[in-house]
Amino acid sequence: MPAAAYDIATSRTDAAPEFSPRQQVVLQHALTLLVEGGEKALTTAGLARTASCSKESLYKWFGDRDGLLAAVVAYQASQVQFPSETGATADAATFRAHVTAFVEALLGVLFSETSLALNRLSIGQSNTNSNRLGHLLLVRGKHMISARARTMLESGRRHGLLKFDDAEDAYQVLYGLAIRDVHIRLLLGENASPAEKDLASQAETAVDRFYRLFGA
Amino acid sequence: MPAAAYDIATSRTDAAPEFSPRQQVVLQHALTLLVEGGEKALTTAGLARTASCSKESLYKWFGDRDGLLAAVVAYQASQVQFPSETGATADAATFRAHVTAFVEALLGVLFSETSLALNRLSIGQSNTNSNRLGHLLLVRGKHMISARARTMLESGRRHGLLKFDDAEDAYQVLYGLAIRDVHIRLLLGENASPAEKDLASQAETAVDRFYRLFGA
DNA sequence: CGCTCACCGAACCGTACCGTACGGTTCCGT
DNA sequence: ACGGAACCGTACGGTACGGTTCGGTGAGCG
Repeated sequence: MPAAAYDIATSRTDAAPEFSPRQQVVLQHALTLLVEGGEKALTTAGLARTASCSKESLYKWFGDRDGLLAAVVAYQASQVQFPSETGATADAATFRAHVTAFVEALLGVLFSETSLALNRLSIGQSNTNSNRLGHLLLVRGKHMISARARTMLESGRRHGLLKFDDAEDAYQVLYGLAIRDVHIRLLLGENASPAEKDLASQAETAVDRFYRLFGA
Repeated sequence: MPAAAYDIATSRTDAAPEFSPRQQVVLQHALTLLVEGGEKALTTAGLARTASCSKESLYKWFGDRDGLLAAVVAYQASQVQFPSETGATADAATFRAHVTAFVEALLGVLFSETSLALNRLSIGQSNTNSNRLGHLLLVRGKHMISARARTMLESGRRHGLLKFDDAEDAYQVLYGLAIRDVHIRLLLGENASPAEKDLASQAETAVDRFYRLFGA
């Protein structure tokens, strides 16, 4: 019973390194396998072969296969970074531009192949083993983004640029206007249309509609 | 090479029976297993035991395991029915009520455990075997609903109740306003909040916002 | 030099499950 | 009553994969 198994309970979201460089290389290989062929393609033997490491090391580092999957999710979540929002509420125009940039970044993340692969993985396992992966993805991914967005929107409200009662509700509307059903369609394997690949204009129109609903 | 394997290419969407009563019972059992324990819980031996049939019959009817999964998706898709829309544009109020009812029905379907289980199944398999299930779910499920919604919205536009350029675009906004990120969160295993379970009021506010964007 | 430690590569085991085969049974048409 | 078709229950082969164990190797260090 190795103690190195990746555990949600003892992992802090602000832990910086969390994985050694060697382990990060292996996790990157795992991510590549996952993006290419889905969960079935990520076998311990296959990963050991691809990453030129031994299965023994995999089990030493991650405990078991579930620990490996959780580590992949945590690793990728730690890689995602959103632009800073310093001085974003200088005036109405820059704030709106900042909101648009946030939405575009959100679209870029959610529609990326790596994010889609990890979402597929977590969803596929969401009703098997007490739902570790889905929970991990939500806590380390969606909830972080949601919190970030709420503070941004509330900042806009404080400066009299937006008007709403519940920041969470407003964020969800912004999310819905931007994502629509594209996310689920991509998850199901459909290819994005050319218009849907133009993230900038997609974000633009979403923010435009958002302001028509929540603009002050 | 049995000829009874379920095949997408030869299946028509308007085929009424498509499965014998006995097969439908078996498929219902398969659906129950899927809802309870995910894809892992749906084994041929387990289904044969649960449904009191022989594995030989399963393979005779559905060809192989993939054919069985495809049949489950097709079966459930055929079960979903939306309310009729006869005389829905009599006046502004009834049309709006009809749109609200449509949204509520949409929420009811998408948030049901069976729909979630099938979406999880299709998504989990979306990058393995040429993506049969995801494609099937999209064609038999989402695209049908989308077409239905578009005709409804265009009917409203013809009667001067709505204003938009692209019906597909308008429908996607309506979808986004209603679903937001609840669907993906449920797929990931999070439980719906009490407010999110109140489908009627959720539909109400979504339609309200939709009218503020596209109302004539 | 010799010790330790981390690691690699490979062989191995147990298990789970798909797909098939076969004997026995029920049901239906003639 | 009879024959065949459909079906049930079960047992079995083949395979893929998770997890374990073991011998070998090279780097760092006293």
